[in-house]
Amino acid sequence: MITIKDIAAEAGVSVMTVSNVINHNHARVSPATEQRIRAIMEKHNYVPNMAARSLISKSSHIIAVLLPIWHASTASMLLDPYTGQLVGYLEELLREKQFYVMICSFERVEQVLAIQKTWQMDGMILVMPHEDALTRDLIQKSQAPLVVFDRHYDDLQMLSVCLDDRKGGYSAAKYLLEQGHRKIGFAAPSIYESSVIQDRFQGYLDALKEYGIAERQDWLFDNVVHQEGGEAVAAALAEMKERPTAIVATADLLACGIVKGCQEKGIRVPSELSVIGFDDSMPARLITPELTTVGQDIREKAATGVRLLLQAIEDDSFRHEHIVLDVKLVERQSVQKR
Amino acid sequence: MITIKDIAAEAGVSVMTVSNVINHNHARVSPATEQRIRAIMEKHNYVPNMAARSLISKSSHIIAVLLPIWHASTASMLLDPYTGQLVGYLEELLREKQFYVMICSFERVEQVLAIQKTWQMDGMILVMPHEDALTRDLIQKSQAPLVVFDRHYDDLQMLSVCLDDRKGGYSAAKYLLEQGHRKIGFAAPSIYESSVIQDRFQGYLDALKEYGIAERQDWLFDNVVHQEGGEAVAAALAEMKERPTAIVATADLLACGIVKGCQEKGIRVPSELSVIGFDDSMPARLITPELTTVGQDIREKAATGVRLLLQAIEDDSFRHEHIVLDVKLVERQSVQKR
DNA sequence: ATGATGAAGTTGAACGTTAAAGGATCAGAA
DNA sequence: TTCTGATCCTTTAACGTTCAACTTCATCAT
Repeated sequence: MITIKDIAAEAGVSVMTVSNVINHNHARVSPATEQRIRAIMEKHNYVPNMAARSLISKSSHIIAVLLPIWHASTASMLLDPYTGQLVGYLEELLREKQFYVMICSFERVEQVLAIQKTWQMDGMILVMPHEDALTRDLIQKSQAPLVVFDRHYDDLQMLSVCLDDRKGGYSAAKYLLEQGHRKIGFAAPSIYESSVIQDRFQGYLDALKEYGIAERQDWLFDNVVHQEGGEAVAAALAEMKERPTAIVATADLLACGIVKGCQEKGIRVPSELSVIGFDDSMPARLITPELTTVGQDIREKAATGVRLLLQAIEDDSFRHEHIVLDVKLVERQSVQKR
Repeated sequence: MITIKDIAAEAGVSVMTVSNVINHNHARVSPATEQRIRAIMEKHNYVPNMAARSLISKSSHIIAVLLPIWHASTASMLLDPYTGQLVGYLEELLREKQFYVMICSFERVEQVLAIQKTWQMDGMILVMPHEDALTRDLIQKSQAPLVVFDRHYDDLQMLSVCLDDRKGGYSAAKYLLEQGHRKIGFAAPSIYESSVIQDRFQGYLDALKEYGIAERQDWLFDNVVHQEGGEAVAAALAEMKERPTAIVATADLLACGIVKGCQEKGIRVPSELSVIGFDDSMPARLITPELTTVGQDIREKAATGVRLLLQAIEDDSFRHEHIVLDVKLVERQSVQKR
């Protein structure tokens, strides 16, 4: 293995001078020397040893992307198209900034803290948080800067990137109302646990209220996740005496499951049931009819998260910022006028 | 920050004794001392510093998951459901074995080699390889053990986990033939570049030959990727005077694109066109009709790859193994008898 | 001539861990 | 008694890099 010492020896300078070249301390080394050293480094394909670097600098340039293990589903969250896409963008953007990305699935906060400490992580990003208690605990105990996607707690100092979920829920329901629907259901993984879902639900209620429509408990589908959850919703709908004419689902995959389940049960979409999803991720354009959905710009979301994280890494006092990104209804074919 | 020194001081032993406890050198430390030290480590939530460890041991316990950047598509390969699922499983399995997973998108081999060297990676895993030249180069130049998924070169020493692709192509076509189809097309990203696709194509040809059917060039769709590629195929089909009655696609997403495109162009699936996909990944069950596809067990694939990699890390002489996993046709609704 | 300033380097210690070899203690055999 | 071997622990040096402090030498104003 070729080290900074070898480079220094060949260039006839001290290791410190080489180190200064590596770290772009232009003030400390003359252009001529720098040229010479760079040439030698290139010749030997020299790259600095990150272990030695992080040992002394106490920072590894590693960012952990934290993937909570959802007990509802057996597979990794990376299977989820939204998550996969988000993580892909994060990696891409962080690499540009010379950071390395470690993916870490976890169940307990202590695991995360141990990994953070053992690697001296520069920062962490939490995607797809599930349990509030766990997430809050993590936010409070994390030593390194932590950016949380899709969740925010007013009473905590935290860096978060969310959507305007209330508006999202509102515009979904409002759109259906404008299309003449008056019987509108709502399907979500856990209405009363996550603030994101609560906000979307609240937005949905806002719209109903605006039209003077009362909430119908039997058209609220709680604890439904992924495609299977959607299919379960469809099965329940098929059994109902009085069905809603439209339904808002808080995730595309869930919405697709509803569409799929309905098609199997002989409920026609959109003529008998209109469906709106959330995210505008890959599945939305995959099915027929294409899914009308509350869209978000995942790349912008990733970029915003990275921006917050890098700022927090640079500036110790930057530990509190709540970014709300806009959503936009994407009209496709899963909704029909009434 | 609490270090091994602090633990040693509190326990009244030398750092080496603590190190031996950490590394389970039971022979070198008495049970009583070990107990005492463990208790102190626990109390302080001590975790060893990986930078210091890998600096001296020349191994970081990091595995790189390499994600080539496909120029055909703008987004990260993690968006692809098969890739996301595979990477999710890999992370899960490697974590169990106390390895850390770094994801690295890359365009050039040198980038990979630099990252490998700078972190002293213990091993690497290449998923979704695209260009043969690049992949071959990587295999030959990699210093650390490298496991390659879905690609194999007979003339190279390499660790690979593939499917029985020829059988896959064969069973897809054979199944269609058995259902009475005689006009069968084939769609793939690049028939003549990747060995995987070549094998699937060969299997397809084998089946045709068995039935004495000649290959029809105009029913071969090359350079079609993802959903958009499939839609392009459908568009081309719509323009044809004489259409095939069935088509084999080398990826689910591609197949779904064909189904979707056909539905838009008014070609009914499966009655006018039967479609078979590959992988049995998430999209297959998402669309209506559900996709008949050549299925693989992604979890088993991940586990096999991890097994090879760990064996290669343990045993320097283990650098050549080609595992072929079986495939199984999953009958769903996108194929109809003729 | 003197001293101040700054540019371009050097030196030595430190980061937290492990490998290799060495030392103390003691039981049991010669 | 002395030697042997085992058990348990310690010492020293190293891994590759950076930080802080120091040196050297040339320039330039006084």
